[in-house]
Amino acid sequence: MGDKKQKFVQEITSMEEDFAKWYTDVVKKAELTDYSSVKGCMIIRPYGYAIWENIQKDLDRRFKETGHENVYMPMFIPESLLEKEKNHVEGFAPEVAWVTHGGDEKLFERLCVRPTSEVLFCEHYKTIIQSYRDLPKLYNQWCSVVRWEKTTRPFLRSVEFLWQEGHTMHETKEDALEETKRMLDIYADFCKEVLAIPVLKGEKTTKEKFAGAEKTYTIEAMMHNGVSLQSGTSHYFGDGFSKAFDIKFSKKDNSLGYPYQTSWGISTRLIGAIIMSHGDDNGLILPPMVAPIQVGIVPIMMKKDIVVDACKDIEKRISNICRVKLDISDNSPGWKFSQYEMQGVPVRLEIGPKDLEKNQCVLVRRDNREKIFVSLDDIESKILEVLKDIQQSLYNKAYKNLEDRTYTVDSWESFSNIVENNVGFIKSMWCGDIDCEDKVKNELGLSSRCIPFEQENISEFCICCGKKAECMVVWGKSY
RNA sequence: CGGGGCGUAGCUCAGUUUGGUAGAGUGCUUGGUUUGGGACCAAGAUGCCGCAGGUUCAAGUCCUGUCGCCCCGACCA
Repeated sequence: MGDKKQKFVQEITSMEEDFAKWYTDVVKKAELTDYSSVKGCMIIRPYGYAIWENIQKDLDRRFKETGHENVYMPMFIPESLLEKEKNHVEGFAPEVAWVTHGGDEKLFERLCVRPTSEVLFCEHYKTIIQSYRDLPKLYNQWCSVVRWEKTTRPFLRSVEFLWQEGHTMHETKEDALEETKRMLDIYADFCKEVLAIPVLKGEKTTKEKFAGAEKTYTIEAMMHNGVSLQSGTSHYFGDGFSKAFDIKFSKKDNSLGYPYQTSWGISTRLIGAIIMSHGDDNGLILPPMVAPIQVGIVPIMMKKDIVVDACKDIEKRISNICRVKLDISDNSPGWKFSQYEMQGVPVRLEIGPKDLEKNQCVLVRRDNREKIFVSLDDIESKILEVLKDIQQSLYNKAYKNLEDRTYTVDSWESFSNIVENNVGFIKSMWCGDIDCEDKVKNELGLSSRCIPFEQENISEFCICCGKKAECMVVWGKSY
């Protein structure tokens, strides 16, 4: 290579130039998804699905550790059932898909493809909850749901998407509220520990809350470009659905009561969050905890048996401690470097004849491209150490981005100045009035992300109308 | 659902202004040489020019419609 310039991955639009294009380029080049013949529906390819499986595995464990059981509900909801709770149906009706025919026959009642399953769970809970002894009911299901979105993007918004929805019923309001927060905490911990994504926890405003819910709690993550992404929600329903569905149970004192309900969910959107939190201009960067391949081994001079044998030996040794892939395909080493880089494989091992002479290999980190020589004797411990370090530094970097892009404003003027030049989380005081929320949306193009649990007293007055403030709210540009 | 852009080989695209035999790069197949940042040589295969109408002797190219994708808004996990 006479060229001094190293040729890294090409064909990915730089983030700086066009973040949206960068995102779709990465999704495509990393082989996470493909488009299908159905508008707005994506094919999740093996590498993308493997990330989802890792997310599922870890979260499912956390759900089970907190007493939840998995179930499966039908994917169809009769129209009459969907209509039982007024606010709920109003929220979802515009974006549901309808089944009108079975074979050639027109259905007596049309069925909607579930956009979410509250009503299905309620219908079932009505038959299985009679006594306080039947509570709590802590159910979860992994499934896909359909929402007829007008514009779609892989992982961030598709017509059909994979998710998990927890639906629980409790004896008291306090129990249900506790559950709602418990699950939000589980989501936040999961994002931090596994996805290396820091999140802001808070409550949605009335305008932004889930259709039919009394309270919606949310975790908001910040993407590399400062845009915020609602990454998980946990809803408290009170007894609204219970009453609408006439779910009653006998209390200890023999009086009748309505159980209190929650639901909570995360989706494949989290994969979008990973991409936009950690990725760079060379593609995906995966936190080791969710990476389908944690270590990729690239042999140099594959014709030499000694190299391939040594690689196989190392693959076998480290397969006990990490997810490893030895690539003995015909592609050139440079090609493999680029490929693994685009796909965000956290650690790459290069092993060639020169290394073997010295009983070493080259270990390359994806996150900072640092190359280190590692003795083959220490390979296991070094890999574990580096994987752990990458996980931590990705979190640190994302946390720094969140901090750097968080602003505090105490006047409309400073608010619009910040918005003009920056994208991020903007904290301000707010009176709680939806008119002010609308004004921020219309004039500055920002929506309220949440009312953070951790409140600060920036000033006494609403940023918008100047009346007495009720709380601190965080504004942002959303995906 | 509004505004803008784009549909031609697996992929990225030229060709459309001015209608006249379907192109390039890359990838793919075979053989050989290679291998420490997307290697090289040689020989191959690959197209209902998104789809449907229309104009014309003749349409990738002109006209009408339609579907899809991308971007920006409005709406949502």
